[in-house]
Amino acid sequence: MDKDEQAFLANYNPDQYKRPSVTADIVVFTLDRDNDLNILLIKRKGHPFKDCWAIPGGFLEVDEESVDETASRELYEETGIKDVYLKQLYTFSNPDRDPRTHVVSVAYTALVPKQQLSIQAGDDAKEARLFKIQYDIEGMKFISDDITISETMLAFDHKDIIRTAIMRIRGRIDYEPDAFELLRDKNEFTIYELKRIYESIKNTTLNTANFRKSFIRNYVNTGICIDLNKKRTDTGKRAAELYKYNN
Amino acid sequence: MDKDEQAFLANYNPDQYKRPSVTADIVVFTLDRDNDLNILLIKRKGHPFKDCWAIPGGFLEVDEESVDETASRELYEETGIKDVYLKQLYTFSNPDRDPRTHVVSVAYTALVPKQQLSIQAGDDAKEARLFKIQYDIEGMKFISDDITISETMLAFDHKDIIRTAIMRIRGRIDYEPDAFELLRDKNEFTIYELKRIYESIKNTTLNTANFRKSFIRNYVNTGICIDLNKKRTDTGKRAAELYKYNN
DNA sequence: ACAAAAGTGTTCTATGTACACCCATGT
DNA sequence: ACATGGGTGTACATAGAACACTTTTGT
Repeated sequence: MDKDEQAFLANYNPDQYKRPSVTADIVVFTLDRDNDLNILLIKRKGHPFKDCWAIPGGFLEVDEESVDETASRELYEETGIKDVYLKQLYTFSNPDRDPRTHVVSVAYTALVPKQQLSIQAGDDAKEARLFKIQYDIEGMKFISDDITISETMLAFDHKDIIRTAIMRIRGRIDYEPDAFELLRDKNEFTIYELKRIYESIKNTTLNTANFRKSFIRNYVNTGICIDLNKKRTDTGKRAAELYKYNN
Repeated sequence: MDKDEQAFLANYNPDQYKRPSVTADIVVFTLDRDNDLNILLIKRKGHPFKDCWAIPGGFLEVDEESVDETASRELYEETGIKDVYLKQLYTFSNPDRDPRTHVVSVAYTALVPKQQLSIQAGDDAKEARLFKIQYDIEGMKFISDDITISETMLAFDHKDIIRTAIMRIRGRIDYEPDAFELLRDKNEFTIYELKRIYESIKNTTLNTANFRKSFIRNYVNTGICIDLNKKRTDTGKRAAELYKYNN
């Protein structure tokens, strides 16, 4: 670096231009006992959209972290979830998406097995809870035992973020190994446990024989998954062969 | 909105938290006369990385525009290119990717037919120029008539952005209609013009019979492309059937 | 006559889908 | 015995890759 550039940097005043805020917002997907696709929403403790439901997220700590790091940190702070599979989804940046100021939101998708989810409301959340996702032609609805939330009730533009996330995960499931991230245990699972995950995400039922065949072809024969030559015997049904997802 | 929230917003001070700068940076791809994949680079007029080559881009105008709009605006201001197919690529946000301050960069990919490219250096660029992309195991090189740029010579983390863009366009080409955006004229093209685009992006040669078959199946039979029942006769070779990309 | 671009046909294999059927286990 | 989850085999249509061959045009 030459002297000229050093001088420039020493004199650089970042406040000469207005700057936006930047947040990471996370769409957390999991499957419930019925193997239905669920999403994690939090009830906002503070303004704006106080008491509204929203996806977890928060502000980038400038000079300290990348937005990827913001995503894992905020997810942990707001919900107690850590060590999860986070993927950048899309960046939302309409000037009026947040009433406070111009907030650029980098959205992430997280896939978490239910067992790994010990949800607890954190700093900025009154409550964190899982909702079944119901999507009909009219729009999305988010359903838990005693609350049903329509997409228009969500804070900010979070309905757009969630819709983008659902479309993305559906589009990716057939050619990316996302499904494995939703398994109870990636290192010991049966073909039918995996099949149920595909079915929930694609919202259809799949043929067992065909699913099995393509799993063997695409994952076992390629070494991506390994046959453990062990069976799951505790299910009360016929013992099922166990496989391991190999990184 | 209730009174409480109105009061909150009236008192909201966005400067209570440090904020990052946000830029849009654009990887512009086109094909040259040899049908090789080219990228547009600009020579930076100002600090930092003065006189280094970089991809075009610039700062978000806070409260005025989305980052998508920043991308089209900056592309026009720096290179004179407008009305192009811009797709959000990925958001880069390492705190130290810019020596001035924490700059979050939302990267975009643009696919532009060469004919539509009347490149001229603009405000922040000394020069704007197309480079052939050469990628071997060692890394990428960018080659024009009298300059060869190695990836390490690029400003900021632009080599990462470009590498991500190349991987993305290659991954997408087989199942997204990106290739059409590089045609001289989407409303009048021959199968072999389209084939050449696929070949450049995938960096291989394709079989004519097979390409034709899958084009007919996937695009003509589905109505995505329409057979114009007209021929291109001015090529000096056997006249070729013309097709139109339908939306 | 030949090269180059445009277009056709045939063959083999891999993949996707449908479906019929067998095995193991708890109630 | 039978329902349920786990597992196998057969059959057909479609998609992809390989390759041989014809037609049109300018030089």
